[in-house]
Amino acid sequence: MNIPDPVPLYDRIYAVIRQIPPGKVAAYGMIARIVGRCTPRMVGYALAALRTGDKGVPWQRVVNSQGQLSLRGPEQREMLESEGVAFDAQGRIDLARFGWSGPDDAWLEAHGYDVLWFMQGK
DNA sequence: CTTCTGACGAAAT
DNA sequence: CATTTCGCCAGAA
Repeated sequence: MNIPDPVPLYDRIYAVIRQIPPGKVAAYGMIARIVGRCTPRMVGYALAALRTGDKGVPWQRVVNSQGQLSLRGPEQREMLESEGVAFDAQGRIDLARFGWSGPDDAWLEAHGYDVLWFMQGK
């Protein structure tokens, strides 16, 4: 189970990204897993379709699975550093330290997710 | 209606 | 470590 269809996929993706707290980052694949019926690629598409500042989506907190930034690199890095996220010598983020662990139970419940289902991974 | 084109990721080779 | 393959949304032309 996950969010039912009246809500467009992109909006569901944005809703999840808005849950990432300042100072944390999440990988595309993780967003996709939380959203459900979604692939990492779709998350990239959704963000590409976004304009800076649109819908209050903190796009800078979405990085690839290796903790690296993509296209808007410099600007994104600056925004993250001002939130307290650190980069190593190779420009990567230590996901063990700054990786987001997912939305809290209250949010999942409020959006119609089965928390147990989410914890189990699928 | 069709075609094109993007902020990705995991597994196989 | 480098490449390839597939997954299959949404807006513009």
